[in-house]
This record gives sequence, structure tokens and C-alpha cells, in this order.
Amino acid sequence: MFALIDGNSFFASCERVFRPDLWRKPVIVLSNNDGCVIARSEEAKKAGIPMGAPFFKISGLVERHGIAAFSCNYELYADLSARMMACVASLAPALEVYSIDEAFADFSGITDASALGVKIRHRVMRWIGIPACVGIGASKTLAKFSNHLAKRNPRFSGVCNWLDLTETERLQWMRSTSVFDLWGIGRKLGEKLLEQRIRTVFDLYGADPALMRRRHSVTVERIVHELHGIPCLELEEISPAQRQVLRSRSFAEEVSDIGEIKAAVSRHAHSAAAALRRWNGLASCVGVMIRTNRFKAERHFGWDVTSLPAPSSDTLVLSAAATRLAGRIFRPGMKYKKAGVVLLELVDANTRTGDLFNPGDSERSRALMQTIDSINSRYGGEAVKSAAELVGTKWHTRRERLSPRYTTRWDELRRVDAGTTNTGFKEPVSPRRPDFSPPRSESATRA
DNA sequence: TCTGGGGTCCTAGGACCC
DNA sequence: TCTGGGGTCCTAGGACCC
Repeated sequence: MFALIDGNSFFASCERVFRPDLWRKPVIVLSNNDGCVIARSEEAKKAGIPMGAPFFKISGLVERHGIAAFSCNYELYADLSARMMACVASLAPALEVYSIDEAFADFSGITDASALGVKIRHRVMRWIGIPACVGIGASKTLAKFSNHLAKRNPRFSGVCNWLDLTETERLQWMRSTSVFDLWGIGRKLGEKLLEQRIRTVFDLYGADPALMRRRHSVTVERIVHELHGIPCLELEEISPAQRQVLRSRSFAEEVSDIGEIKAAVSRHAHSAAAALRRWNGLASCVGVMIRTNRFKAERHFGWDVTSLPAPSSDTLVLSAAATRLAGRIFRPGMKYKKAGVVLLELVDANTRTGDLFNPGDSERSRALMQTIDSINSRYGGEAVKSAAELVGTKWHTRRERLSPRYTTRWDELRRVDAGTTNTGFKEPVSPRRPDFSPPRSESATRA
């Protein structure tokens, strides 16, 4: 038996944790460069904000409905996510953290799964301040589907256990849900299924698994089995080693100066190398991409890869290779809008077989990287950076609506002045959620 | 004016091996 | 005249996920 625990409108909910004045108000979170909508609270959905909408196209709607719009505060979300996962793990030890806002749990052998689901949901709300839903089923796909139902139907109160439903209810829910809403069915597959008159989850449930494999792929066959409660996917408590690290960002403005392009590439190389060192990895290859605005007629997509003499996690080595590539693919006169760095063919530094003639990163390099990492972890990600990154500002990312990193920076802590009248900390105007409201003392402690 | 970022998996086809 | 069978590895492209 599997459970799927999923934070509701996760990024939007994170923005509300320290802003009770925004409870029950429409909230949206924007992608990097304040580009598109990537998270919406229920109220924002009701106001008609579509997922993925470019911000500039909906700014009228935002204005009219008084919607609070935030730049993406990834540092905050990652920290609240880690806290949420630890909280879930306190009740469900066998956990697979599937994404920033969801986790699968092994519920096998649990006598009252629904009660445990309710308990998890309440604890996550009480301890972290994030509303979550729980779906329970005999396969991951059914747990996902149940979670989907729990999110959309108030009658489940946030927890849906497929095993508790009657056969009639199950068929009803499957008949009334589009096949596009299933985990693993995207736009293309959904359209192909539609051509064969497979419209609802029920239609796919009734399809022949072997035929689905022949017509589509083994993944669709698995979904059919999983809908019947035959699990084809296991809980992966230990995530397999990462195969690549990619860092890329759009620029606030178009850039045609090679110095500025190299500054951006250098930044991404530093960030990617730091990510690599976090799990003690080494990269054998480095790739660089630069791209003009994809919505304009004049286009150039530059891309090249190089392999290193020896696998490395040294920021200086990786960044030198990356900026060299950038110089090679750059075309003078083009206006670039995005740059990225990829680290490929990753190996684990602990288990790698060394090369007699190419020892790779020296002791000195390792010590230097360790020092940089500890300074950056204490004073913020970019406290130590390379001089190349100081060139230009057009390539910086636009983030005009950024909230404080309440939980990871001392100087951005939520400030509460006790005993004064004007605290800047507004109590929620509307009543709180009745089943969730934490006791006053606890919410004060959290803040 | 303005349009995101970071991943993985599966399949088909070609190259190559014995 | 006649020209097999079985396998792996790699890559590109497509599709999916959040």
C-alpha cells in the first residue's frame, strides 16, 4: 500500500506561512525573471489565472483582483520542503521524496491507513504551516489518483483512501476524470489515446495492457496495471545517483557582449560545481548553451560540449572550460536571452578509479573548494565568486517581487514587536481555517 | 517592453561484435 | 547459384514529471 503526500499549491502556500494576512487571499508565484505563473492559490485559480500564463499578459487581472504576486523564492521553498519531509517522516518512516512538494510513503501493514493520512496532514499543517493532501492506494498511480481526488473534492477533507471506496464509487470517479489528469499521461499521449476513444481514466482502466504496450509504450501498459492495483513501480527510498547537473537562466535584458555572456556562464558553472560537490561528484564533461529570444524571428541556439582531461569538481576548472566554450559558440551581433551550463558523465569521487597520468583535482584545489563552500554556506550562495561574474548586469535575473528568506537568513527573519500597536504584522482579516488553526501561542512561536 | 528551470525514461535505428 | 543469427552499446529524439 502506498500513500502520496502532496503540499497544496506548494510555492503559494510557502509564501503564506509567514504572511497570515494573505490567508484566503489570491496568491501567485512567478518563474525566474518574473516570467510565468508557476503556482496559484485556490483563490487565484478562481480569479481565472491560468497556469503558466506570462505575467505581463495577466497583470490587469492581478491588479483587478488584488492578487499578491511573488518572485520565485526557491531558497525558502527548499527549506520549508525539507522541514515538511522531516515532519512526514516522523509518522511514515519509509519515504520516497518524489519532488519538492510531494513524497510517497510505504503504508503496507498499516491497519488504519486513512487515520494515519489524517494525522500526517494535520501534523504538516501544525508544524510547518503548509496545507497538504493525502492519497492512498495499492499502487503509486492509484495513490496519485486518490491524491488528485482529495485535492479537488471537499467531501474527502484532504484524505482519499482508494481502498475505502466502494466499487461503484471507484467507477464513478474514474468515469468522471479525464485521462489527461493521470500521472504519466501528458499532452501528446493523451491526444493519441483520445484518437482511440480513450477519454476517461475508466476507458484506460478497461483497455488491454498488451495492446497499450504495442500501440504506445511499456509506460502506458504499466499505468493500466497500476490502475488495477497491480504495482509496477516500487518505493525508491534511495534516489539513484544524479546523471547531470544543469544551471541556466534567462537574462533580464538581451545581451550581445561576449564579456557579459561569459559572466553568466561563469556564474552557472560556479553554481553547478557547488551542487556537484554537495554529493561528492565529479564531472567528466562540460556543456554550454546560449540562446537568443525564442519568441523573436532572428534566432541562434549555440551549444557545444567538451570533455575534461580528468573528472573534476573544481569550480575554476569547470568555469574555465565553460567560458572557453562560450567564446567558441558566440556569434557577434546576436542578442542573447539565456545561457546555461551542463555537467555530464558524472562520477562518484569515492568510487572512481583514478588515472595514473591524470590525477585530477589536487589536494590544494579540494581545500580551496571546501573553504569557498563553507564561506558561501555561512554568508550566502554568492559571498565568494569569481571576478568574471562582475561584468555587466543585463544578464542578471529579474526578481522584483521577492519575499524574505524567513527561515534561512538571520537578517531576513520575520520581525514581531510585542506590545506595540503598529507591528506591521497584520492579523488575518477573515477567520482562519477551523480544522487547522494552530493555537495562538504556537503561531507566535513559529513567527 | 515582458514568455522558466531542472530532471528522467523509453524507443528506434545504426554501428559493431562474434 | 548461393549471402545467418544473436547480441550489446550508443545516440537522438520524443515524451513525461515537478
